[in-house]
Amino acid sequence: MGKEARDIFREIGLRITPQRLEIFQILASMHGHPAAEDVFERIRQRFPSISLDTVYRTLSLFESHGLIKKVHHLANKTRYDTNLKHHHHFVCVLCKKIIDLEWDEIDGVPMPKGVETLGRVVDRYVELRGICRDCLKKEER
Amino acid sequence: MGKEARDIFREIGLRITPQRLEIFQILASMHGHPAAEDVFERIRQRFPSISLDTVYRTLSLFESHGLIKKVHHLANKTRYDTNLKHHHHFVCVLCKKIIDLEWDEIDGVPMPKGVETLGRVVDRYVELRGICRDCLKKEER
DNA sequence: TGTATTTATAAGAATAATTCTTATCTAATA
DNA sequence: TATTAGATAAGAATTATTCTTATAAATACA
Repeated sequence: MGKEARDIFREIGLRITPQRLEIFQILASMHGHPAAEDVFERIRQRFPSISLDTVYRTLSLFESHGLIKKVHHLANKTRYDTNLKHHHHFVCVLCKKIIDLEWDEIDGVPMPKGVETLGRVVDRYVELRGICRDCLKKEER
Repeated sequence: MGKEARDIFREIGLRITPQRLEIFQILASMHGHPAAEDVFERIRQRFPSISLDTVYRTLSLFESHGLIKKVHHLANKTRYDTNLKHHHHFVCVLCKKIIDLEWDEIDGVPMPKGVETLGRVVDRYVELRGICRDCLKKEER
């Protein structure tokens, strides 16, 4: 376990620090899509003097090396939609532009089996993520 | 136009103020899923002394009456995922719990026609939104 | 139509999430 | 083991959002 994390870090070329090893372990043991604060609460039990900033930095580091992923994509600010009809979105991962999308075919797909054991579904939302036309143009240089 | 907003406000029982009318107009004219700050930049051209707080309050008010919708759902903090396989999510709109979901049928649906005019799609993500088992239980009272 | 009551607004303080700055410390490695 | 590049802790700074309070404006209604 500790061994495994060490090897992963070494392969990627990351320095092996006790903080990083512990955060890695915590992430592996913690199901449920934690926020930085959740990880911080857990790790300070062992490293009482660790700073929240180290947790943030480490999570960013792990993310930039593909060890974890953010659940969202969009910058952390609320965006509003004036289109009240049911619809989906194309989101540009670079400029965060959001474009409305209608997609009947996907709305027609039956619910996955067993979903009722999770809870009551109220809405289905689909996001196509990619690079928008404008950003593609900018990348051509 | 101005007439329309007035009637909508009156029906809902909202006080009619110049700030609210203007924000409503701006939202109607502004495509592209603005953030509060974007609306603020626009409205202060006409109401230079308006406060950002008024914009936030008005957007919340409109949202609570179903005149606009937030593009996201989740509280505004970053959540991390340790599951690196392609998957989707069930998200509880009350407690913000996130549950992983595999859904091959939905992954098989062909892209909507004309999507290439929007940009290059890199990923497809589906979110089922609803009320989780735990929250359903809590609501039974 | 003027006046009382209720509610909204502006201004700026407060809060929450996240990032930055800097001085100190530590892991890699020569 | 000493050097050095990079990591950490502490706390300040930033950004998005909400709260507090005194003033002002909308609505109800006399």
